[in-house]
Amino acid sequence: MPADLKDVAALAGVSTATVSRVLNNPEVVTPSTRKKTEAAIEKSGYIPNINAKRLRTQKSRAILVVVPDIADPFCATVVRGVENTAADLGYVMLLGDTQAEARRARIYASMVRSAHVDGLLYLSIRAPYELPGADKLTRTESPIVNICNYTNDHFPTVGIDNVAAARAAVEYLIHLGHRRIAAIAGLPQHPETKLRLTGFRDAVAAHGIPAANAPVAHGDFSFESGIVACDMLLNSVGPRPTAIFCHNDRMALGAMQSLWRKSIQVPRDISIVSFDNLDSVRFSCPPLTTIAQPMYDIGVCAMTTLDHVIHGKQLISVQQVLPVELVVRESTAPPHSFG
Amino acid sequence: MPADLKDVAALAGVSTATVSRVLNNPEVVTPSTRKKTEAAIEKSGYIPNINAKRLRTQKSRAILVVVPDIADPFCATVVRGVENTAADLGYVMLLGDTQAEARRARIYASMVRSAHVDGLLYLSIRAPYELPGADKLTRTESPIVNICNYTNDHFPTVGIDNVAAARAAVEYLIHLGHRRIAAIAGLPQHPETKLRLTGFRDAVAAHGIPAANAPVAHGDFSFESGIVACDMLLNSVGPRPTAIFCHNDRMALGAMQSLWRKSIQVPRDISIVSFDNLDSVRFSCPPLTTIAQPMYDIGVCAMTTLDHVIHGKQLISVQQVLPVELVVRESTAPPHSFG
DNA sequence: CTGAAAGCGCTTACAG
DNA sequence: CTGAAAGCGCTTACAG
Repeated sequence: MPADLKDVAALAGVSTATVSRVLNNPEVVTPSTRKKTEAAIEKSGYIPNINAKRLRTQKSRAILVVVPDIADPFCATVVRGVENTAADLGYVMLLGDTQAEARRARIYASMVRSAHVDGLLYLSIRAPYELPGADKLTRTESPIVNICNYTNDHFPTVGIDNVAAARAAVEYLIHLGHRRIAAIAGLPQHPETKLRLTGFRDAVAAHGIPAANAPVAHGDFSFESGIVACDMLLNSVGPRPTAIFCHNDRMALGAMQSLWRKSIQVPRDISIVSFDNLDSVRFSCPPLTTIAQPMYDIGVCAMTTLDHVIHGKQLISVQQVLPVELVVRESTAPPHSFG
Repeated sequence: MPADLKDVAALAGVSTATVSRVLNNPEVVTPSTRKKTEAAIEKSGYIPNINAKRLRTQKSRAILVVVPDIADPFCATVVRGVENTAADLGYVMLLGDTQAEARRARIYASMVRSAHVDGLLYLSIRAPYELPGADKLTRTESPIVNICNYTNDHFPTVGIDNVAAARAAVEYLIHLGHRRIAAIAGLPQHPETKLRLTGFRDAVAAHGIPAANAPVAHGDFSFESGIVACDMLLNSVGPRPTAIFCHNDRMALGAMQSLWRKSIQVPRDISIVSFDNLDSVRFSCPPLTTIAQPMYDIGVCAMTTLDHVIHGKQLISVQQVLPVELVVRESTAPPHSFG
């Protein structure tokens, strides 16, 4: 049976109120009282009962982060940023993995209303775009921060500028000399797909490349779908593209494997530029050129924002846009006929 | 202000005790009372205050999993298994990422003693091998389950048989005809390294391969160290090995990139067999042959075991060994001179 | 089957 | 600066 406040108080010869003050507001108690109380705390091996504390203060000092799949490296890195920041801010982090099931997401959403957690971070990437039950949560009552997908203005969001990022990736290809650039896009209905496709088309149009020379194949963000989409692009009529812009790294890796099986060399025959900059992308042969999303920073920023919301601070902006970076590695080169 | 038990009781015209029973033990209350109480619960939008409940019952229904790095795919997949199982068993999962810092691990370890959580899962892979402060925790008092590293018999462990797994990987190479087999091992002091090296040497010795034909280079489990170790092996005197056994996938990927830069073909010139079966290993060119660790199942099993421990059930065995599988892909073939 | 009451372990006005 | 006391919102013997 661990010692409680009363035990410590008895041991120190003070009241429980004093012990509590020594623990939480040491500056208000006389040094001498403080000293003997601290000794008693130490001696008894006292550990506060967190549940009593929370019940009393009505604060949980816990936050919940809901992700579609913790085994996804993107999610995992964001979560790492959240966790590290949460720990620094004195929060404990609960993790809810929905496996993209709305039922599960709903369960987690309800936790924010049961004094279970002080706030919620919702990572909607490649998953249901809206937090189920969000309609029951009001922005002022429920501290919630959205990660990645800006869906409405109920809650603050932290993410990137997908249009500009995609445009930058494609413009890099164009500056290299490519004039036949295909895209392997994500699921058509997905917000990120639409945005990245807009950036792709903007860049292509701005440089006078006809739409016929900028074909698009859709995948579902998976490795396998990258293989299929790449094959499709290769088999279509007309001249082969000299470069492919992929909406995420997994599909890019799929495309590269497809090319490798056909002995089409990257970047000599086809250049590839991708999106995300997962850790594993340095490991491919050749290493991938890709748009680096600041995954860790997104987690940090989301947690910091949530802390602000929890404390009722005024937010400077509801949408926070973090910078991306084009990381040039070895999957891109000028087109062969030019090289 | 959300409704509390008292509000519901007033609304239903019953006592708070009855509302509590309807919530937790519906079968003990008369159907008619139950019905009107349920209506009141529904109408008021009542949500139980979890902290009060926990304080009262002295149970948190929460478990904590401590990992060295959530962004590591191995960790992330184990955590996914834990999370899914925890949710099914009615637990909420807290996640502690120690970033391999003992200080942080200590903080998390203390949580198990503060009624914060009902139990703790400690994943020690590639990190400090002992839970700091474990000496203060007794097996009977603190529900703790160790994942992967069997370090002592204070706490139950779930993991794999590293010796047998390594032996199987190397024997596969031998059966393919290889007689010069190198190893890229992990950090020398690491328990897993020692075990996998034992398996390697067992297999090699059992088939009469002289130690000189089975050189070992150590890395630190990272991609970069795999490159370095591979270069070292390639530069040593004597005939080049025809196959390499890597202690984990990341180092194998590093070795493969090193080979690719030198235009040494896998598996034609050198076969590679690895360990872990991370998701990304299907994406390499060629896809890697590797020992598949049941990462997800390890998480499931650990959580199930922890639940047993929490409920004071007798464990059948303190060490649970889960089966591994050799997944043959395209990085292995008979040695060239034989093929 | 149901209710009145105690109590889980804290924190924090309120007095002094 | 310190203590006595109330109360956070539940659950659960104990009576009836």
